[in-house]
Amino acid sequence: MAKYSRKMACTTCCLTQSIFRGLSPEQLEILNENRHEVEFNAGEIMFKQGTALTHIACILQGMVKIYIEGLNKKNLLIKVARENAIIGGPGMYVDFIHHFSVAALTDVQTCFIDVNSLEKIMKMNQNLALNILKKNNIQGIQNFKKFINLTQKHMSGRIADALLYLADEIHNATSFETPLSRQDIADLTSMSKESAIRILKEFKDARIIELSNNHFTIHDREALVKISDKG
Amino acid sequence: MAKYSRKMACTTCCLTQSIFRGLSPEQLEILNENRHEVEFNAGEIMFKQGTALTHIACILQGMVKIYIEGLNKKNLLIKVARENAIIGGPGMYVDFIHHFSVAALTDVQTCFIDVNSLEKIMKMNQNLALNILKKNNIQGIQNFKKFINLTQKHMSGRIADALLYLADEIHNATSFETPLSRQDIADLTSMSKESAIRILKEFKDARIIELSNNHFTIHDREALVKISDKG
DNA sequence: ATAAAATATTGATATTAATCAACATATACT
DNA sequence: AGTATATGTTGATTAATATCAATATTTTAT
Repeated sequence: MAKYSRKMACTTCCLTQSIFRGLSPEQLEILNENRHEVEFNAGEIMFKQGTALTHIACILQGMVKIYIEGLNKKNLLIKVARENAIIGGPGMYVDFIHHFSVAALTDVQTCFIDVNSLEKIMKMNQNLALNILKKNNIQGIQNFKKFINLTQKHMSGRIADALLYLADEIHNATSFETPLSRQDIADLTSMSKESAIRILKEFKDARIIELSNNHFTIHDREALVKISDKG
Repeated sequence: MAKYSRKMACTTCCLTQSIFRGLSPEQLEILNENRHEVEFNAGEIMFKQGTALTHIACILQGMVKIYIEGLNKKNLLIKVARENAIIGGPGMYVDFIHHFSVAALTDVQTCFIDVNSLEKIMKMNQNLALNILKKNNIQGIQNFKKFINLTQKHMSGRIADALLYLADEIHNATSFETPLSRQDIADLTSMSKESAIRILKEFKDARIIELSNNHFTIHDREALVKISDKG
């Protein structure tokens, strides 16, 4: 955990384009008065599964991983999030418990908004509820895709999916440095670390990707798409 | 598909206790004017994945299965729903496409409500949006549980989960007749039909359950819970 | 009631992926 | 810089599960 600061105002924050679009200046001011910025160091836990969901977090800078702590200390990495992501979770309006953990992959700057204020604004402006509904549904669709990926594809298909996910949705580049460890990649694809490493090596040997340590370069995108599709 | 009828009114429908609680009589009347009842025969498809999401469906009578059509004709059964369930889906407010298919397991009576009317009422009464938000989040929590069940448990743990799910959440009885085929049970647990049958037989041989055709009786609930927990 | 079709069951075999163990490389700590 | 610790890599082995093939049972249609 770390220092408290107030560097910006909601009115000038680009997240205003996100679920907070459509809020009036007054509503944004309420938001502004009920938020606080927090910095986390790489590796620190932001939200711990099982604890009370009292705040949602906006990522202002840096990358985090969102993961379910499953059985026998095994994690399932649900997604990676970075700047402009807003992290709530399905505990909202249900039991107000975090149903996943969130950990900083890099140093991150965040903005915490308490759920009571959020609820207050939600009651003032129905756009907020609808925007959150939409955001949740987008996540729901992605979860369906993940269900199929994880339960119906073999390891190479799952690794191909993970590489395309990182390239297309996280880094927007075919060449990138990932803060994910090999274990994280294994947790993202629901396989053992050793198996993940082996598949990555296969892809490397087949010249589909290049990798040294944590730097990945996708050489043959089509091959990955094909491997992903065939399962 | 089947006949059109109007048997009841929203004001007297027990679903008014569900996401529609808190609606005014006027709002219920709008709902009532924009709904129609439809009967489906066992086996018929109510919603087909990929088609336009124009209506949500309420189940008035009977049982349905909700499943994702995945790769190579393999389905993943997400849940079973029966009386008083309301089926929307994550396409709502996103792309207005069905992201799963829904098929009748028995003859079913349903009530279809078009999404425009739903949206109209949502804008009149924020309770509706919040109720839907909550319902979606409950489903989200269940999906997280399913992720862990399907990706981190062995076959016997998954079958134990399925049996407990059917007994506790669908039939509310330790002895029940299921309309699910063996293939459906396999789709629910993400394994081959043959494997599902084998595990069921193991449970039967161990006197944990009794089964003849589609009639299941759970004899040793504790054993199932233990098998489910250990993964 | 009987034939045909669909669904269920069982055993043998092949495939996939996890685990275990050894070792290598990188990172953090005085 | 040098040791300790964590992370990554590789190969051998074991365990889990799918597939294939044969047969049985149930359901549906005539």
